[in-house]
Amino acid sequence: MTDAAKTNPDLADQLSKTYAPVEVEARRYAKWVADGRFAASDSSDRDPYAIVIPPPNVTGQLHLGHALDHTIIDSLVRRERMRGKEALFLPGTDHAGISTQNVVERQLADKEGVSRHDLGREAFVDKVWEWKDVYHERISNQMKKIGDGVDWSRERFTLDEGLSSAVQTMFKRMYDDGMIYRAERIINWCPRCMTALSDIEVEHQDDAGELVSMRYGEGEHSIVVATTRLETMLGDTAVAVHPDDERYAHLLGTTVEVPFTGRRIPIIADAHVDPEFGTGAVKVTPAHDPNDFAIGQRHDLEAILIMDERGVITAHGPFQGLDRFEARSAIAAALRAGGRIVAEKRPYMHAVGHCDRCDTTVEPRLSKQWFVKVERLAKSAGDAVRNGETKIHPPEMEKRYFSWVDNLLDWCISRQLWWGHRIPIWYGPNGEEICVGPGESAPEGYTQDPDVLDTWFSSGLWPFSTLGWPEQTPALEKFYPTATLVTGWDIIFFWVVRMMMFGTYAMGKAPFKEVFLHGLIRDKEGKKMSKSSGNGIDPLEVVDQYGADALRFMLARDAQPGADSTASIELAEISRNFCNKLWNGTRFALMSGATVEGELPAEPSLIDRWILSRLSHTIEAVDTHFEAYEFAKAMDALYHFAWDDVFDWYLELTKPVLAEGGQAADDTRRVLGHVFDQLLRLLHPVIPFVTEELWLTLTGGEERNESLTVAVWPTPAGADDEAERLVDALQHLVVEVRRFRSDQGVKPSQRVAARIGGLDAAGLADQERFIRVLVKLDVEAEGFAPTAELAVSDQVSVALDTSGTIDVAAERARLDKALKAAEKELAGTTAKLGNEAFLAKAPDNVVEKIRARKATAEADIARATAQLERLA
RNA sequence: GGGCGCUUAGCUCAGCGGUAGAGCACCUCGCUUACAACGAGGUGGUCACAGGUUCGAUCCCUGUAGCGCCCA
Repeated sequence: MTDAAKTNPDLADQLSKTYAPVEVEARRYAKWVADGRFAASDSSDRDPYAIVIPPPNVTGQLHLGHALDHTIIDSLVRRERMRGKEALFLPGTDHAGISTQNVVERQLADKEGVSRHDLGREAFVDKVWEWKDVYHERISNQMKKIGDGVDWSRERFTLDEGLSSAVQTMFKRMYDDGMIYRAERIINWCPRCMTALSDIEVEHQDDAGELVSMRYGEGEHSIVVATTRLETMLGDTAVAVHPDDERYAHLLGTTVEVPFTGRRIPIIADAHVDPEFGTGAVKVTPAHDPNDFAIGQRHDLEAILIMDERGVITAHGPFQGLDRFEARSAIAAALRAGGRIVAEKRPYMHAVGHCDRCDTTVEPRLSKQWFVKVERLAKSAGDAVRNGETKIHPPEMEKRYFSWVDNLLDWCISRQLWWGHRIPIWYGPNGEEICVGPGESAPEGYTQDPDVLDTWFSSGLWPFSTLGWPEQTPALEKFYPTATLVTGWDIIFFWVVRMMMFGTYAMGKAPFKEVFLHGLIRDKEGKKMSKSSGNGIDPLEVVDQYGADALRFMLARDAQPGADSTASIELAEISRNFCNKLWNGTRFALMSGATVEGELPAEPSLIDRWILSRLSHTIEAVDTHFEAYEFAKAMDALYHFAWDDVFDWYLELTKPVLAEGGQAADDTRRVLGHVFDQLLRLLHPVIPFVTEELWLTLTGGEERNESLTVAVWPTPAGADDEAERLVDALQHLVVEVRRFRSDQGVKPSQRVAARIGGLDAAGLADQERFIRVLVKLDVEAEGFAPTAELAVSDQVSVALDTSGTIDVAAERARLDKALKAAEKELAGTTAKLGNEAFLAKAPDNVVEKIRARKATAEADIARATAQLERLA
């Protein structure tokens, strides 16, 4: 067989000159799904490895944060699949009660001019389901485009039949356990969404409000209170002071009149009042403030609701019918006119709660709602982490987790919405209340509670409801608890804590062995990316422009545990370039006849030994970093191995071997094939498309219906220190000569005659021809007249005939610089070694290192000095 | 107000007791049939500031300043 026949031009011809992701990705993804590559089995004897998707909002679109999350999950799962696990990436979406209802209401108003009340509950919910189908398809397509290797046959939705049954089962179980109760409390109310919110759905922002001090009572019988919500005075039922506050002792037990209402309210003593804050007296509005409510409870005060669900004043009097903010100014004006305003501070910066979903200012409001008693649940959720059942990465995030679980208040779970899991409580005609489980029905004449449950109630069940709970399914048996939960740290309290609470409660086991919290994606100004601030990069645009692999590589390369990442479109371009480089490197290997057939050579050449050693190190690094969720480091190791070691050096070094042919060339072709085979495997979890395409071409696996998705993950074969040391020396030599050429202005293409001395001593005698190829040095011929001599190392020097004068100034400048650096190094090391304390206290290996550095510096100085003298 | 984190090359970030690193950007040269989405070479940093610990501090400790985030 001739060498020409061994090359593989046919295979290489299959590959275009640059990588074109669009066509490849669509084709590959469809085939993976058709071949069932992502389908996990409940019954295999492989060890399970499952990750459930953090369910995106079904009406939402994937943003970069999702793309990061999915890239990480998908990489983890794909790698474990290659490592022989029964790997499952379980997909699905949640119904996102408030935002979905909002979105559809808006659509209905815009397109059909109707409100949900016009339609009625049932018809409206039907409409939402229609919209849900449309949105659902959009988000599924997005996931396919970014390459999520999910088991589509297991896809779930929080409102599907099974999950709804799980929700109902859970509710009933907790209700029967006395862990769900109904009570009248101050809750966060959104007057726009017209529903209760839980504490965590409220975002506190510093707003420029006003702090108004007003006087209740007259003369000696007056007391001044300050408030930022003046309108709530209409519902005041007391003024409270600290019991030890002598300033007000004489007023205790007396009453003052609330203007506009004619109501007289008592001045009371309560130890929770801070005498240092403001005047030390506070107005008490039990129906509109959580602290005031607590005071009200202690003193048996009346709680008067002064506004309706829309935030419109209902209290009788001049302000009835005004919006709460209009009422605020109107009341201020009226009080001012009445001489009751003592001080006004405006603007007054203070934290104001806003609705997470619509940004409306939240109104604390007394309301009858359903609550989950969290004390016991939170304790077991915390304990699961404390006792190591679940490990949080990075560990610094534990603090944040504990600060949440250890300080949780009871969770308001009822929402005044139509879209969601309806609360399975039915009320009888005589005030009876029963909780109905799945398959049960309420007695005749009972009516169901109109409210629905917080979406997080259903997503809290996600890790087990998606696997079939409450049925004891084989899937649940096989995959619960799941391996890892991957999500952004900003969602730790919303979701992670909830799943931990429900998992420990319902299953007796925490839902995941590990939790990996990745950072958020920020823009160049460090702001969190969001649609509202318009700074978002659409991941799908990145896919269209650069390919899904580029998107994924960009995100993984920036994913440093504990740190947020900064995204910009340039990073996508860099990643695209890497994919293209990989494409062309593999193409070249194929053209060179790289093969995966047969055994690796028993006695590989030095450069083959070197690249195999580098490969082994790389596999170790990738494994280590993957296990620690250090994606940025894993990608860095692969990037540099691929680009520096393989493409820049190894491929160049193989060229002369391959050109010479013979057994050496055959051996190198085999090693070349092996290196690319392994490199593509290592890269596959993060950049699945381009690697699959290249690998199937390289191995010819397409005909055998093989796939990288199920190829075996590489294992390190061991390092070869001698080969690494020798190739290091070779590289040093090459770089020195290149630098000399560059400094001397020798054109890259120009060949130069040279004599290389001392290669024997350096152990590089066999490598001379490679060196000459890499730096375009011809062997010396007749009339060889060296014009410069380069002392590359202690052993090796290169005499070059630049056929003419050399640029003495340039060379001297270079040598001066080298000399200066070496002298500085010598001074530093000499000083250290002259320091008794250093010699006495520093560890031996450090002292040795400094001695070696000093010796090197001395040798460098000697060489540079000698060369400078020669130039003179 | 309480807590957490950050401050390293123009930019984005690694490193975290013993020679300051990467990618991008920048400068010079080069389209040498794998790749110009590329190759070769190069410039660039009192590691925020001030103290302390140590033989030695970008790294550990304390404080200051600036920035970010979470909670109230």
